[in-house]
Amino acid sequence: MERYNFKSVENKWQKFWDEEKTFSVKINKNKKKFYCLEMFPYPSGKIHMGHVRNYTIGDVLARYKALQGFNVLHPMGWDSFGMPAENAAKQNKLDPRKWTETNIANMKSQLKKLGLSIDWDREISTCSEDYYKHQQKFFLELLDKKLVYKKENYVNWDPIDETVLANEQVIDGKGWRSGVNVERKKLSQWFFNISKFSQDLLDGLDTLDTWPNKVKVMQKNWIGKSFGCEVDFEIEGNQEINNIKCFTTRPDTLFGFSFLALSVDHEISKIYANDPNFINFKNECSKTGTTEEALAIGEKIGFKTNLTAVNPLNPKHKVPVYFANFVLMDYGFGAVFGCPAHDQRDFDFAKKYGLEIITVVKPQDENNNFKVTKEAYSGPGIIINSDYLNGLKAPEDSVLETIRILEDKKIGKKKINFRLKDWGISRQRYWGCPIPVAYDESGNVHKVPSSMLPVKLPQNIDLNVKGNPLDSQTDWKKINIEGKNLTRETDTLDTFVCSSWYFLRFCSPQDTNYGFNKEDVDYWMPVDQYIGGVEHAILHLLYSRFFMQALSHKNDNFNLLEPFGGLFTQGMVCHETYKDSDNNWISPDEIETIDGKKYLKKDNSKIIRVGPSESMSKSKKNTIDPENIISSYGADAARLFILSDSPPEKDVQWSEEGIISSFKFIQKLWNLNLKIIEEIEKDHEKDHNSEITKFTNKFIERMTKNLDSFGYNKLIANMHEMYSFLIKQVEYKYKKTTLKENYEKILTAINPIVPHLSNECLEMISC
RNA sequence: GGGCGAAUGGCGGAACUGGUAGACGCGCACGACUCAAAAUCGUGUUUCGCAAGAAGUGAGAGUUCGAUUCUCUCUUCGCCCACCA
Repeated sequence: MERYNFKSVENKWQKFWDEEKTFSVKINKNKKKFYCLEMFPYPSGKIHMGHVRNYTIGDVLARYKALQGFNVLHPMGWDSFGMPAENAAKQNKLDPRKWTETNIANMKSQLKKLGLSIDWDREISTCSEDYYKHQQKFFLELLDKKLVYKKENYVNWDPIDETVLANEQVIDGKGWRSGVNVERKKLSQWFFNISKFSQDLLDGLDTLDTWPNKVKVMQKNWIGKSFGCEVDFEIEGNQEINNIKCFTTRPDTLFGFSFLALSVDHEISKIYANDPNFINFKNECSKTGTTEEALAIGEKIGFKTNLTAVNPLNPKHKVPVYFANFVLMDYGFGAVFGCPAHDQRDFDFAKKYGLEIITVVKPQDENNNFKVTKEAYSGPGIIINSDYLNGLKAPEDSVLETIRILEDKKIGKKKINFRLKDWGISRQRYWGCPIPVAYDESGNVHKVPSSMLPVKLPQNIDLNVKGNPLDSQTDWKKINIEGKNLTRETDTLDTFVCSSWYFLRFCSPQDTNYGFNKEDVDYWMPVDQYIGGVEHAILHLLYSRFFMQALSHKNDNFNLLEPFGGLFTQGMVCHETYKDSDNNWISPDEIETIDGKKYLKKDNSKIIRVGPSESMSKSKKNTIDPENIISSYGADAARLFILSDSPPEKDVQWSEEGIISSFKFIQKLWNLNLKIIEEIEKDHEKDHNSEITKFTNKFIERMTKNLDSFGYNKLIANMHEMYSFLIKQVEYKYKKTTLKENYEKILTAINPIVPHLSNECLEMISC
C-alpha cells in the first residue's frame, strides 16, 4: 500500500487555488448568490482551535453552496484594532502596527494551510487607513443624523491604566488587565443613540427565522421592553421641590404605596450635597461589593430624607422619601415607588425600616382579609383595599384601568420603557480609530471635513505614558479647519464599531469613495449565513444590527435593516486538563500515556492527574496548537476530526485518539481510492450497476440532508458507512463507466469536508 | 432572583413529522499476521442471564395500539442576564 502524502497533496491544491484564484468572485446577476461569513479574527499571533472549528464549519458550507451552483462570497479579514496590540507594544517597545501586521501575515498563512475557500482578494484589516477612513465618514454621517452625541456619564474607570473600560472588560468588579477595583467616574463621552431603535431592534428579531432562539431571547431580554406608566408624585417638605416622577409597571398597586426611593445620583441629592450624614451614606453605598451578583443580593440600605410624597390616588396618604442603594439612575427616572406587599425587594426594605405593608392584591382563591406577612405576593389576583380599584383583575385589567384614571387626572401617562442604554464608544486609547472631530476654545464640536479624512494616527509615538498616549501628542492635536485653530479629539472608537459594518466592506473592499458601493451591497447583502461563537450573541450582533438601522435612517440609497439573514453559533473546543502532584497545570505536550495511565514525559515516575475537559485556555495549559496538528496529520484530518465528534452547536472534545483516528481514516480513503482506480482500469464485463447506484443515491441524499441542517458530525458517520460499503464492493466486478461515475459522485459529495484528498482523487480518475 | 436549554452504553453521540433504541466513532476484549511489538485486518461490545428470555433513554405520572420523541410534576446539570421599579 502506498502511503498518502498529505503534505505534497495539500500543498499542491493550496497552491493551485491561490494561483488560479479559484475562490475570487464577481457579481454575476445570472447566478444566485450566497454570502457565507465567519466572524473575523483578532490577529493575536496564532490561530487557535476555536478558529479551526469556526472556519472549517464555514468552509464546508461555502464549498457545498459552490457545488450547488451558487455564486459564493466567502471573505476573510482582521479585526485589528484593540488593546492587546497596544499592550504588547508598550511592553516590548514595538509599534502596534508592526506587531499587528506580523501577526496577520502569520495567521493568514496558517489559515491557508487549513485549505479554506477564501477570496483573499477581498481581505480587509480594520486598522488600515483604507478601512477606518470610511468609518470616520460614517461617524460624521451619524453625527449629522443626530445619532451620535456627547454627554457626561458614569463609566468604568481603571485607575491604574487610566482608561475607560468596556463592561465586558470588567471582571468581578476589577480591571481585566490591572486587576484593581474599577471606579465609577463621570466623564464626557461619545455615545451612539442605539436606544432610539429599541423597538425596531426588537421587531426585527421576529424576521430572523433561522437565528437560534437562544440568541433572539438574549437580545430581547437585553433590550428589555416593559409596559407601564410614569407617575407624578407631589412632594412636601421643601420649597424648591414640587414633584418627583417615577416609572412603574404596576400602577394598580398604588394604594399599597409606602415609601418613595431615589437613586443617590438623583437631581434631588444636590440638596443634601453638604449633609455629612448623606455623604456618609453615599460612601456606604459604594462599599457594598461591585460585582453584579453582590449588588443584586447585597443588603438594601436607605437614607431617610425630611421629604414626604403624596399618594396621587389617595392624597390623604403621605409617605417618607428615601435615598436607596438599589435604585439605578439610568433606568426609568432614577426613582421608584415602593409597594412592599407586592415586590420582594420593597418588602425587604420596608421590613428593615419599619414601613407600612399594605396588601392590595389577593390571590384568586383567598378572601378579602388576605394579608401579606412573610414575603411579598407578586402573582396575579384581585385588587383589594384600593377604593374604586377594588375587584379588578390584576394585573391585566387593573393596570390599564389605573393608567386611564391617572391620565384622566393628568398625573401620569402610559409609557414604554427600555432597558437598553446608549452605546458608549469613547476609548482613551491609542490603537483605535480616531474620532474625526475637533474642539474650539469654548469646547464646541467641529467636524473634520471629509476632504481631510482620514484622521490618521500619529506614527512612532511613545506609548509608555499614563492614560491615553494621544493626549500627549501636542503637535498632532493641533488642527486648522477653515482658518480656525482647533484641538483634535483624542478619544478613539470602541473596536466594536469596526466590526459593526465590516461585512459591508467585503462587498466593495476597494471602493475609495465610500465604505461600500450600492450595486455591490444590493447584490451580496444580507449575509446568508453568519457563523461564530455564541459569546457575541448580544454585543457584536446587536451593534451590527443597530449600525444597519443607523445607516438606513433617513437614507433613500441604503435600506438594509438586518445584516445577517442566517446565524449559526458553534460550540467551544475543549480538552482534558492535567495536573501534577503539586497541583500545577500540565500541558498535553508534556505527557505520555503508558498502559492507560498518564505520566510526565521527562520523568516517568510522576503520575499525572486527569481533570475534567474544559474549554481550551492558556491558563489551564490545555491548548493544542493547530499548526502542529496540521503539520503532523494534515488539514483534511484536522477538518475531519473537528467536525466528527459532536454536533457543531455543542462543545467538542479534542483528543489525541480522535485526531489519530481521523488521520487513519484519510489513509483508508486513499487506499480505497487506489483499489478503485485499479478496478476501473480492469473494466469488467459483468455489471452490478443497480447496487452501487442505489447506494450512491442514498449516500448523496443523506449527505445533502446533513449539510442542509448543520448535522456535520453525521456527515462523518456517513463517510465511514460509505467506506465500509465501497471497500467490500471493489471485490465485485463493475464496468468501467459504472464504477467511475458512481465514485466521482461520491468524491464530489465529500469534497466540502476533505477538499484536498477529494480533488486529488478526482483528478486521478479523470485521466 | 429571572430567562433559556439539556439529561440516551465505559465515553462523544445517532434515531426524519410518535413506529425495530444505541447508527458512526472512541475505548475495551478476543482472534489473524509477527520471534515479538507497533501498524493493519477480522469478530464482539446497553444491562442481567449459560440460554430461552427479561429490563432499559434522569425520576414519577398522563395521552396513545405504540413514547427517547407529546403533556404535567419533580431532580440534577449547563449557559445567559441580573438591585430594571
